[in-house]
Amino acid sequence: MTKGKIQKSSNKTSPRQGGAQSIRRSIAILRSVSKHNETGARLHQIAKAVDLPTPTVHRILTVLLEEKFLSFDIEGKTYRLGSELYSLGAATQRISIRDRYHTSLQRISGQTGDGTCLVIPSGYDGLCIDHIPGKYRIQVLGFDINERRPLGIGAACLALLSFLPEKQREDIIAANAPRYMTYYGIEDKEVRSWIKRTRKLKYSNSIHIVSSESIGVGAPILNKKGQVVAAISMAGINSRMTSEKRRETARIILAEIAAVDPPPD
Amino acid sequence: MTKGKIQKSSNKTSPRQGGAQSIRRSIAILRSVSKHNETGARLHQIAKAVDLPTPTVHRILTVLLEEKFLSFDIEGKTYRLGSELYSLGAATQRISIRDRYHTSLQRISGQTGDGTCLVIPSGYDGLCIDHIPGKYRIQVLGFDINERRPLGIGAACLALLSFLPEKQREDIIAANAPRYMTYYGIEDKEVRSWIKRTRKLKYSNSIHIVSSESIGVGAPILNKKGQVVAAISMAGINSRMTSEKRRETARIILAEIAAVDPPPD
DNA sequence: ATATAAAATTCCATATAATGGAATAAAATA
DNA sequence: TATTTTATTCCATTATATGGAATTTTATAT
Repeated sequence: MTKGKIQKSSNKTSPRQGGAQSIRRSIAILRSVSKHNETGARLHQIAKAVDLPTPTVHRILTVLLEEKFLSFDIEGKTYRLGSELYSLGAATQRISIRDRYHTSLQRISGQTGDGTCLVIPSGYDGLCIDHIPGKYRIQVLGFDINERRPLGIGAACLALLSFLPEKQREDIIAANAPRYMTYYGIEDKEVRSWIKRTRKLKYSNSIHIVSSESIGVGAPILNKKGQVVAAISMAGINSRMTSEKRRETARIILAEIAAVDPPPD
Repeated sequence: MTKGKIQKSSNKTSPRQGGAQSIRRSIAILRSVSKHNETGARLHQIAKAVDLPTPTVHRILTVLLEEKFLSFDIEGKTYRLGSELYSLGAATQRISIRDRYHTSLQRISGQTGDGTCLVIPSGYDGLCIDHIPGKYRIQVLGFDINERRPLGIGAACLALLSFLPEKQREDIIAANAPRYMTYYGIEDKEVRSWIKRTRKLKYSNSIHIVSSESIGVGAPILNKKGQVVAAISMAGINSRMTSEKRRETARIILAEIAAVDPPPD
């Protein structure tokens, strides 16, 4: 008996994946690997990060490896992002974000004298994809090409986070809260108040957050649909970055962004 | 009751996917989309290309869209590669192939006076990821950034193909044979003979293949493990490209490649 | 406008692909 | 050499992905 004629339309805990569990998992794994791409990620590490049993992760890693979405270092037994991702990444946009704004960065750097960088969202992080050093003798360094920083921290990452849709923003803040605290001693409450300010001004200020001696200014790049796809920021040492200079810098960055035909998506 | 105690260890036709069918399918779909990224690919088109039923493809596309591995143009109902692929692609190598060889390309172009390009393998194609125009008044154009060409056709794509492992090479030739014939009127036999020559010389010559007025020279870039990861080529008009000039160009390209610390993978 | 065809999307019963616990093997460490 | 940790293989079980059929939307012909 108990034939169970009534179909359980929703089962206890499974969150309804829509017939794509393994794909979602693969993507989570790729994102996890990308966070440790410099050192390379180990099976165990990845499994813990994505919260899945080791054999499952192992199987998925094997496929991604075969398809060159990952590469494997046999000595260290570590996984990194693979060449096929590079190929596909290179083919994404007819003109990539980087190409599109490279000369803008150069001009901003030329006008302000300080270092400028171009940052895109990548998971819960901002990823720096281009950087022009400033010409002053004393420079703020730190956010160089291929580096990552939690969304919300620093002028560019704050600009990115601020203009994401609210739901996504909250997800990211929740996920990053521990990092805010551990690495920067900042409560998520504070990040939310910065966001509010940033949205009002249309550009971000990052004051003594990443480093106590530097101040940054950043602005978002929106695509044709109005979604944030990147951000440009400039950072200088305190003494140079008066509030007047900050406003002026923001003006320059915003003007440069406005001058470029926005990316389609 | 015919409980079927004997397990069918191998079933009739299924080609043993190792628990990753949907992942493989997703990747095939991404590759297919990348081939039509400029115009965008439609559901039907993709389904035909990867030889799967439309609903299945539709479901996978939906996930890839949600995960930003694809973007969707609502007017044209077309799919393109998405921002997350760009992010992951940008994070692949500490220094990307493009950054690593950009100045080499500039130097080669400076020394030879002709246009140079950097090409990576992408599926059955070579994908141009960087290009420096030459300085002569008359230039060979054609292979520009983001363009694709079948592996085997043109100096760079021939260099790439020639130094792949034999099995992979044969797979690619088999897959590309129809395109060789249709678009260039070339038999796969010919391609194989070029490969032989290229492997012997350590660089490729592409004579009157892509265009009857131009000649190209290319050389492979091998990573630390000795695998081809990219190729550099230079193309000039016939009158300039004497056999002497070709040898000299090859020398320059090979020297430039040798001067750069090879990519790890 | 209206009919017709083609492509996109939703639905859902079913089978099979993906799962992950357990066992085993291989490294790392004591 | 023993012990722990991490990686890999195995395979019975079931939840997941599948794809045929139905429906809706969009394009094209009349």
